Amino acid sequence: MITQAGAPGTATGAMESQDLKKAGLKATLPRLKILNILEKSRLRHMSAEDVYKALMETGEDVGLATVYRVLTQFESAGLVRRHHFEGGHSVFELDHGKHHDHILCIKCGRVDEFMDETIEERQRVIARKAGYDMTDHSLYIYGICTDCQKKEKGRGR
Amino acid sequence: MITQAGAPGTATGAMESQDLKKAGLKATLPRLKILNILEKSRLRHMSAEDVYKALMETGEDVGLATVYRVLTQFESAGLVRRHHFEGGHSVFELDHGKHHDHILCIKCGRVDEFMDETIEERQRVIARKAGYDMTDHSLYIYGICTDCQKKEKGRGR
DNA sequence: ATGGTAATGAGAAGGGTTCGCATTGTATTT
DNA sequence: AAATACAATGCGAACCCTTCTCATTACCAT
Ligand SMILES: [Mn+2]
Ligand SMILES: [Mn+2]
Ligand SMILES: [Zn+2]
Ligand SMILES: [Zn+2]
Repeated sequence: MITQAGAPGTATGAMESQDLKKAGLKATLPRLKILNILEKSRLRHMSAEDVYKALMETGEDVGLATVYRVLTQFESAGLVRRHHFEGGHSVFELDHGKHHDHILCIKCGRVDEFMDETIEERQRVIARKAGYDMTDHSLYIYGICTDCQKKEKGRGR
Repeated sequence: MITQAGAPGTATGAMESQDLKKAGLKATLPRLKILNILEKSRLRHMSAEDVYKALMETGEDVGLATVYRVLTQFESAGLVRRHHFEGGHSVFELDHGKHHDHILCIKCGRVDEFMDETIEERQRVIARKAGYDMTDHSLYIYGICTDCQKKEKGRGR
């Protein structure tokens, strides 16, 4: 099967198309564009608004409602993970399969990732003891990153 | 100093008044009523809406905006802790000084508490390694509680 | 009891997210 | 390649929780 080379609206890569179909989703232009943003953007964790802005900047014309819908679909399909960072609004990242938790700077918003098997195991034990069938967990460590610590000292104090 | 016994608007206990002043807050009727709800309610963790409804049920007349304001003030004063349970909206509980984390049922909303020094320590280590000056952390374990597990089995499946 | 100032109540406004529906696009069948 | 059937999109309205605005009221030191 051959598609017109350079046909309008075929700007995004072709491989992603398969990813979407494998996930049981129709390979529509908005979905391809959003997937592309998530893959190419320098930010690993993006809010719907972030994705929307990135789309606008590249001249793409996708509605904000669609961004929300698609991200939720991606989540259901297991392509994306949703996090609730402080502040209430959702943040998304491509799901590469490796579970991890987050540590974030309350000054600049920087986000780092970590995985600690000791903590993971303790959580399982705690859930079992409490009689729960654990389905998920979320752990966020908040603090001030190295850079922001320096800045604080710089500004006297 | 003597106050009129049974004077209108003096229904709540008198001791709480001291707590508020110690916290640097004027002892107003709305604040006393809200503090009272938090102490007497069978729910340890309440949303602003929960508090507001409890107030209404006891015939008290406090605005929802005031509930939000007061809860935030209580938080700043260290009287109350705010949590962000799944779903985005804030939940409050009286701060009794002992730090703990939460494990909650995704079916019925039940909330249990726990504290694990191993996890606490690992977090400190992780933050240090990442170069962060840790200020806080939040850990939620999600799962299905004992009761809800039974119900699931009962309903076939 | 009086006055000065902080707190309250009611409703409007705000921010993030979801909905409703007419229009458009995709996958599939001729 | 053209037609078809139905899912997906875009837009604005609607939602929900929370905060803000501001006229009115209540606290508390005098
Ligand atoms: Mn991550
Ligand atoms: Mn608690
Ligand atoms: Zn920082
Ligand atoms: Zn339950």
